[in-house]
Amino acid sequence: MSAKARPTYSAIAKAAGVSEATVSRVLNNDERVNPERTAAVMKAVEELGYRRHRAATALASGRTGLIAVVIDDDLSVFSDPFWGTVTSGISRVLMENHLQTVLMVTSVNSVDGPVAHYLEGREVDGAIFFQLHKDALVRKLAKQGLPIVITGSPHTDTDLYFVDTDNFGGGYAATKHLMSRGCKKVAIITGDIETTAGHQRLDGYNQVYREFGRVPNKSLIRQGDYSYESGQVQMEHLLAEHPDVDAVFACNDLMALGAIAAIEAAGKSVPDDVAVIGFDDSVSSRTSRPQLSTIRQDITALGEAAAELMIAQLNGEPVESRIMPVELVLRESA
Amino acid sequence: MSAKARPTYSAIAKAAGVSEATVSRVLNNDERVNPERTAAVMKAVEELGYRRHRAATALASGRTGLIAVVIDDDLSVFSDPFWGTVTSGISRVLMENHLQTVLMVTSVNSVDGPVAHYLEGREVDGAIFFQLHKDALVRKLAKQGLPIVITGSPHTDTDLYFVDTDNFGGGYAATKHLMSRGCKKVAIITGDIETTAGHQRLDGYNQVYREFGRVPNKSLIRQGDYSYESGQVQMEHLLAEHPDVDAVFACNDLMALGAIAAIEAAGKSVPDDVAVIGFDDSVSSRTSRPQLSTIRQDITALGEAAAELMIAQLNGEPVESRIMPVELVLRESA
DNA sequence: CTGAAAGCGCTTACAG
DNA sequence: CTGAAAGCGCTTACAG
Repeated sequence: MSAKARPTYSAIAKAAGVSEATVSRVLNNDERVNPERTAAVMKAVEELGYRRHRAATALASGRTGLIAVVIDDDLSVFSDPFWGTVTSGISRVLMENHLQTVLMVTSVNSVDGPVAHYLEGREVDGAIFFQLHKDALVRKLAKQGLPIVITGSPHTDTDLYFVDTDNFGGGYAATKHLMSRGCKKVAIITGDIETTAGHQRLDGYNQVYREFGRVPNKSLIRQGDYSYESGQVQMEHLLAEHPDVDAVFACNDLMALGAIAAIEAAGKSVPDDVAVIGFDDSVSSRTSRPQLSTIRQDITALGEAAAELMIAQLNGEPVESRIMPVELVLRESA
Repeated sequence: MSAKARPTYSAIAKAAGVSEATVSRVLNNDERVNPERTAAVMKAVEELGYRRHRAATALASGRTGLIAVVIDDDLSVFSDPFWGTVTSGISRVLMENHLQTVLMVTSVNSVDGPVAHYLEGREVDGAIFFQLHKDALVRKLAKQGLPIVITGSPHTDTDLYFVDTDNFGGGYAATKHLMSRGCKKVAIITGDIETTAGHQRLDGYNQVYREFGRVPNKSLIRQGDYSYESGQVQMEHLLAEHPDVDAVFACNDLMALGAIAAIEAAGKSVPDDVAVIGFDDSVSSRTSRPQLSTIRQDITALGEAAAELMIAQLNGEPVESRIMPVELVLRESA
């Protein structure tokens, strides 16, 4: 009940009859310490309810125990549960490894903004970035020796470590299913094909055509921007140009829902006249009518993998970028 | 280009011709320092590209510059964009005030778990909690003097500071609209009424009945659990018991969508036979057909307010809990 | 395997 | 208004 000051090494050293250096060694798992002394220290730690003072450790050792998760303002953080899910996966794994997650939601474009300063100031032991539009800052930091992991794929060929969803595989699986169920004219509504993810989903689509010995008509490939409205608009264009289009792979669920609205507005039915597949397995895909067939990714696992890559780097272990598998979820729309 | 060691007070003191104590005073905005010396220090700071070492500051001052945002695992973090949005609002305001956000996603139930230890260890300057099921831990921490803000309402009467959505006002506005448009038999599908938010929305509903000089039939009040399925099931019950029910206020959008599915499955139409209003203004509310009328809250503003309350506490300024306004958004379903 | 000692980079009474 | 000095609580060569 009494509010005594928290114990420091000094108190433990005294209680255990050893030096502070030995206390430090025990607490940092230095193997060389005599077992009996180790036991004595552990006992004192237990009895006194000792807790490490992170700032002191950080100052003396140079390690902060903090990992930054940097999220670009531009991402649709405000309506997309994706990043929250990834972040919770990251946070969980980091915590298990006694690391804390420092969240930075800002504009990451600047190589010289507050985020850059913060990260260059070594206030964290590493940084996990989310899908980037530009990677100048990341390269700069990596060059300075800051351990980095990217969630999503880097733009250019690079030796940066990353974890990403199998976007190609998702595009492939969706398109393959549509072709296999007998659709002859399969269109695609892409997302932002400037991003790696957007591009790779399109590549998967093209690959299926290739395997069927066909080449998709260019006007079957429409570019959207991941919004409901763009799905709707692009689908209207498709129906106008190709009255016989019988399937569409929309590169996210929101566009797929927009496409369905356009198809039904045109007096056609899903999936009988036009089959539709989305991407994300969002909540809406389950609540829409017809329920949406879609590509599911394990988003939590993506975050966990990102954290694992970071921890491996910190430990100097071998690190390898990872592509996380996706799964085709068939519901009513295809 | 050369990788010189980062400058410390020592270098600045030398360059500016003052003591390290003076450097510290200038950097901490101590007003007593002679203007010329202040200028000299600022110049040296600028030229040398000085950046504060947070761990050293933390060790010497006791302030870490870190604020924890603690999110209970139990919250449906994995599908609800709500908390991500709140968090980004918090993070933005904290950053502007040179504070960093430490994210902790864990089970918060235990008064003695890792989170408790971390927060008791004073590794952060304050903690912002999200809607809690139990608040024993929070009370304990507050008693120890840790600045605390709760996002959502505390369970019991208390002097804890909090920010919350006007849940009562939202329930009131939704129900009032339904009554005013002529509906005679307005039902409600509640969320978890163990939580303050769930309870307050129901209170708003009851208040409207009261103002109309009526008392709602108890069987018009059905308890859901915020899931699509529960909305569907409870609506089926309502339609069975009350074939003439002509409106329903569902306490979130997901349940509202479930209710609409049940209404249409019963061969009735929305809003002509049964009007429906949800709560959240989620993405689904715009993409559903009919589009959902709902209660919108400014979630980002909620997060910003939470951060502001925290900052006021840290600065020793007067603090007052806040209720954030909501807005009725009318679309097609009511 | 272990301890004494210096040091990490700041802050803050204290004395002037 | 300012400086010298002690101190925050750890870690880590160094010497033994």
